[in-house]
Amino acid sequence: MKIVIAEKPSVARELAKVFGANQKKAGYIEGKGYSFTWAFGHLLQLAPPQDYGFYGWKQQNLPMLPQKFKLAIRKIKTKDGMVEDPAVRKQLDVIKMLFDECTEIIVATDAGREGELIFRYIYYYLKCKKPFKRLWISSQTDEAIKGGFRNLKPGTDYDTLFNSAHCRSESDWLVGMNATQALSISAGNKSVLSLGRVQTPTLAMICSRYLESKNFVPEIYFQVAIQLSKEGQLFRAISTVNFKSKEAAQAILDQVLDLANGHSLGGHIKSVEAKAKKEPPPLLHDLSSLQQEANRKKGYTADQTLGILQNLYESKLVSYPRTGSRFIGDDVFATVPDLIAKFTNHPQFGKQATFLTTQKLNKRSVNAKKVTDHHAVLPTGENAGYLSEDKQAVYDMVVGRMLEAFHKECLKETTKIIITSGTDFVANGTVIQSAGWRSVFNDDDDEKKDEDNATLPKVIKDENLDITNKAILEKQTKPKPLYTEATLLKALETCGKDIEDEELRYAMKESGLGTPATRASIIETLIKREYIGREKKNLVPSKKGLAVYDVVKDKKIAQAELTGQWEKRLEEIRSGASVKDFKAEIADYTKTITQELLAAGTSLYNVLKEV
DNA sequence: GCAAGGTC
Repeated sequence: MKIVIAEKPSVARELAKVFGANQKKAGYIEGKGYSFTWAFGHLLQLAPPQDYGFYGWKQQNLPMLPQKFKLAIRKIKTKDGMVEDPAVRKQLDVIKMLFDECTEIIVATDAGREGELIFRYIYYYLKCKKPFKRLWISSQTDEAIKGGFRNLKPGTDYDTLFNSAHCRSESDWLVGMNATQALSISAGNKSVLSLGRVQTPTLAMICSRYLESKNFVPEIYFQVAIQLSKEGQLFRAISTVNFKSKEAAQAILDQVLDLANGHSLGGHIKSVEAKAKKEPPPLLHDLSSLQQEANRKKGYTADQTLGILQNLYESKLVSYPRTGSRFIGDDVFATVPDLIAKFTNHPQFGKQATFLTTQKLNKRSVNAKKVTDHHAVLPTGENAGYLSEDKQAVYDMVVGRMLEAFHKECLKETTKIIITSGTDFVANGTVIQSAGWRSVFNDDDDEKKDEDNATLPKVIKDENLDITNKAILEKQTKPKPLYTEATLLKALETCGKDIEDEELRYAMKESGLGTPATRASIIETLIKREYIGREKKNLVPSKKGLAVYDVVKDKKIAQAELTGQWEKRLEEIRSGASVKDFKAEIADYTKTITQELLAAGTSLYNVLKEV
C-alpha cells in the first residue's frame, strides 16, 4: 500500500479520481493500491515559548533562543483559551495510521516552499521513517497528474527546499516572538504590542502615508479655461501652463479673444494630433487583484472577499482562490471555450459570452511558465443556482473577468488639440472606437480624466473658432491618498514601491510582503492590535499605531527590504548554501532588536496611558 | 497574550 498525501482535501480528491480510487474512508480515500489523504494547510506549528520553559512575559527570558525548536498541533481559540484543534488531531491520527501501514509515501502537497514544509513537519512530528517520493506538478488536469506520477522525484531532491522553508519559519518565530515581548514589556506590559517581519513594515507604510498626507501643505494654483464652438458643438480647453497667482491668470484671461468681448473666431487651432491606442484586456484575477476589485467596487474587506471566495470554492463554483498567479497553462486554456459557452445564458454577461464563442480568444493570460502552485481564479462552470448578494457579486467578478481576459483589445483614439488665443490652450479627447473587452462591464476608466472631453469635434489646423466662454479655475495640489485595503494590497505586492507597469509588477512578486493567502490576515491583525482602524474605505493609524511606528520606524524590522534580504538568502539555501550562517545572523539580529526594543519601549509608556 | 505561513 502506498499513501499519497496532499495539502488539502480538494487536491486529494482530484488525485484519487484520476487513479479511479473511490472508497471513501474517514480522512482518506482508498483504491487501486493507494490511499489518498490530506492535511488542511499547516497542521503543525512551531511550539510557543512556554513549551521551552519561557513562562510569562519577562525581561529575563529575553531573548528566547530555543536550542532546538519543537512542533505542536495547531491551536484554535475557544472560551477556555488556546486549545489543540480537534479536527487537526483527528486528521493527524489518520495520517499516522496510514504512514504506519504503508510501504511508501508520495508527497503531493503544493509544489512550493510551504507545501514542502507542511509535509516535512508532519513527517518529523510523527517520527516517520518510511521512504518518500515527491509529486511536483503545477497544474491539476488529468494529464498533468498522470505525467507527474510517471515522473516522481526522489524525496531527498527537496531537502534544500525544506531547509529554506524551515529557516523562514524559525526566523519569523525568533524575530516576531522576541520583538513582540520586548516592546510589550518595555512599554509597561499593558497590552500586546506585536511586531513582525511582515506586519511591522505594513504598519509603517500605513503610518508614513498618513503622516505625509497630514503634513501636506496644499499649494493653490490657477488655470484658465476656455470654451470653443465648432458648428455648435462645444468643447473645453485648458491653459497649458499653471499660474501661481490669480492676478497672473487674470492677465492671461484678459487676453483671450472671446465672443463676449466682441471677438469672433478668436481661437486659432495651432495643431491637431490624433493617435490610435490599443488597450489589451486585463489579466485574469489572482486573489489579490480580486480583493482589490471587490474593495473598490463593493467596499468588501480583503478578509471578507477571501471568505466569500473560499465559500464559492467549497461549493465548487470557482477554482482554488489563494493563488498568486494571473495566468493559466495551455492545458487549462483548452477547456476555456467550453467554459465560456456555459455562460451564454448569464443575465449580465450572456451576450458577451455568446459573442466570444464565435471569436478567436485572446491569449494574454495564457502562459504556463507564469503558473506557480495554482493558476488564476476561474469559474468551474458548475451551475451556480441561487447565491446570496455578496457571493453573487464576487462570483460575477470572476466570471466577468474571465470574459474580459479572453476578449478583444479595446481600440481608442485620443486627440490632442492646441488652441492659441493670447496663450496656448489644450483640449484632450478620447473616443472608444471598438470597446472590445470593455463591453463586458461597460464601465470606462473609473477615476481618470475629469478634464477630458469624451468626444471632440473634427477640427483642422489653422482653423479659427469662436470662444463662447472663459473662466479662471482655482485648484490645489493634493497629497497622495491614504491607503485603502485595495491600494494597500497592491502596495504589499511590490513592498510599497509604486510600479504601474503590470508586467514589471509581476516580476517583483517574489519579493512582495506576505503572500496571497496571508495578506488579509495581516490587515486584520493590525486592526485587532488597535494599531489601525477603518474610516470609510481608508486605513488610518491610531495613536497607538503611530506611537509604535515612531519607536520602530528607523529599525530594520520596519523595513520592507528585510523580507527581500531574507528571500535572497533563503533562495541561496534552496540552491545548496549552508543554513548555519543564516541562522547565526538571525540569532544575532534577534539579540540586537530585543535589546533595542527593551530600551526604546519606555518612551511608549506615557503615550499608551493617554490612549 | 506573541510571528508568518497554510487552509476548513
